[in-house]
Amino acid sequence: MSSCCASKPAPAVKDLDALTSVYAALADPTRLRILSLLGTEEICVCHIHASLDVPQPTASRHLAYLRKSGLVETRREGIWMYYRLARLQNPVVAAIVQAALHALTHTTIASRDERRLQHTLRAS
Amino acid sequence: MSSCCASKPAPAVKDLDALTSVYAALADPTRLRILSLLGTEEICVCHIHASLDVPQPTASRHLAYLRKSGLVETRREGIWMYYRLARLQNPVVAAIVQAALHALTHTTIASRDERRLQHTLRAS
DNA sequence: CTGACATATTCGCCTTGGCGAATGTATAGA
DNA sequence: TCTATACATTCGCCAAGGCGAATATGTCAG
Repeated sequence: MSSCCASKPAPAVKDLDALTSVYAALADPTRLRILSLLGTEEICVCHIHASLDVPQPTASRHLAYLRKSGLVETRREGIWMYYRLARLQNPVVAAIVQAALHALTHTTIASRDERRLQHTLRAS
Repeated sequence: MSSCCASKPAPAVKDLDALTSVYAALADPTRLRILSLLGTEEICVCHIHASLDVPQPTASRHLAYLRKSGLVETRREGIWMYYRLARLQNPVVAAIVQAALHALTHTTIASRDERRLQHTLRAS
């Protein structure tokens, strides 16, 4: 894996609870699909809920959860709210998210979502 | 990360739900601590609940959860039930667990658990 | 200000799963 | 068989969190 232990002081996850919350955030299929989409690029809510084919409030709720858990960040642009993966300061947590994104590339649902997203983007 | 995509046919996680259950299994502090202990070696229940300082039924319940989720396997030896990390056939899931184990080495609680385990093992 | 569109939040309802306490089961030794 | 030890399960209680439906907020254009 990554060689983050060589000379750095202590990337330390302060708390076990910090780790636990990350995994709780990843323990939902809708959130995993969202993260998979965001792995590629910044996206606004409407494209997310269209690509996943879930109701808008559902997408919004899960995005809020991911935001509170620190895994995504937002940027407002007029009417639209853009979500992107957070740049994680902690390399240990970053590795966990990377492993998740990698795993998601092996699922058929995530591929389908990505295809629908590209279709939507081209149509706009 | 690992180069599992080069020439292999399709390590594919059949379902998004399979991934989700793995993360659900990891989304509990007690289970993370158990996995961390098991990362080193096969251990029996009594040593686990002693090292973690949790009630025996609690350890047993979480071990059952981990077992149902496929992350650990067991071996009976007389009175004792030994738990160990499962040898995961799916490299993608294995990478997820590896990332978790790596993250756990950066927590103070896991270190303390490991120290208590070694102390217990020496005392026997 | 009003309407239209994008996003967020709230409200019941329901399921999962955590915990402590008690109890059940299995194995081995006397 | 009786007992001790190791482990597993059940029960009642409670909090987190998922969902759909409805509603609120925010932003802009006219």
